[in-house]
Amino acid sequence: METRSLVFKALGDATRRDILERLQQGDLNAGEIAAGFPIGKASISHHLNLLKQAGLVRVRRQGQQQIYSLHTTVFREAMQWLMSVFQDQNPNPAKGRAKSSTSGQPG
Amino acid sequence: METRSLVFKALGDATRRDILERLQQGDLNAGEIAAGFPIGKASISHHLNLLKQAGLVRVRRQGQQQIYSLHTTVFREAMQWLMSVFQDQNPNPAKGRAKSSTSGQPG
DNA sequence: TTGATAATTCGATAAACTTCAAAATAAGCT
DNA sequence: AGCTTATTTTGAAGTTTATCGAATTATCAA
Repeated sequence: METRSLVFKALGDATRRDILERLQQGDLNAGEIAAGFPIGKASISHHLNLLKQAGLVRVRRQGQQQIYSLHTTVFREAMQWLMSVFQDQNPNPAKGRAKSSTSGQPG
Repeated sequence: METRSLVFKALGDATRRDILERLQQGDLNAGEIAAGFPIGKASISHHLNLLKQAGLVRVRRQGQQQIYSLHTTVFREAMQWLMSVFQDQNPNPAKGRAKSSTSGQPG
């Protein structure tokens, strides 16, 4: 699947977002991450794999442990897409008009 | 489900992202949206419903037509969460360090 | 009311997702 | 080699998702 779908899908799960938030505080190994959740290690490993596939985290081995850290490249790409789609959109637009309005803002 | 999960899940599908991109060009009714995709109207209606539930689009009726437009409120919220998680993350970090270092940044 | 058009909802199906327990892999220790 | 710890992979169950065609709802025009 395309990276962009993988990224947003990964972000669509509360457990995975929690994992990212914890990694924001500092790198953690798989066991430390799993310890913070009520679900099993196997499930966490699965979530970590999805985050990795999406490019949102990186892993490096340190002895017996896999150390996870945030990675920002695809995140930036996703942000840019969001900006491009929602740019120039007025959060409180005039109602009752359809199609593109030719009248601009009062200036 | 929480809004944030709904938003990212909604964005995790390529068809729905395409719909948002088209709406960026200007408001469209359901038929116009469906006409641009190889899948059926029922499926598009389903996708539009998810986008609506997520708060990414709004609908208004105009005669027999339902007119969809982008809505930015939850989008901004999602952006802020992304920023908060990925802030201060170096896209090209030093390697080989684990755990949270007790030594802070110089300053 | 009847007929036409626009869009959604319903019922079904196949694929994908989340989770678990158990088995397998990897690294370190003796 | 054997034993322990850390993590992933596998196989299965239950849930959610994407899609379709058919039926339904809503609006407009006579």
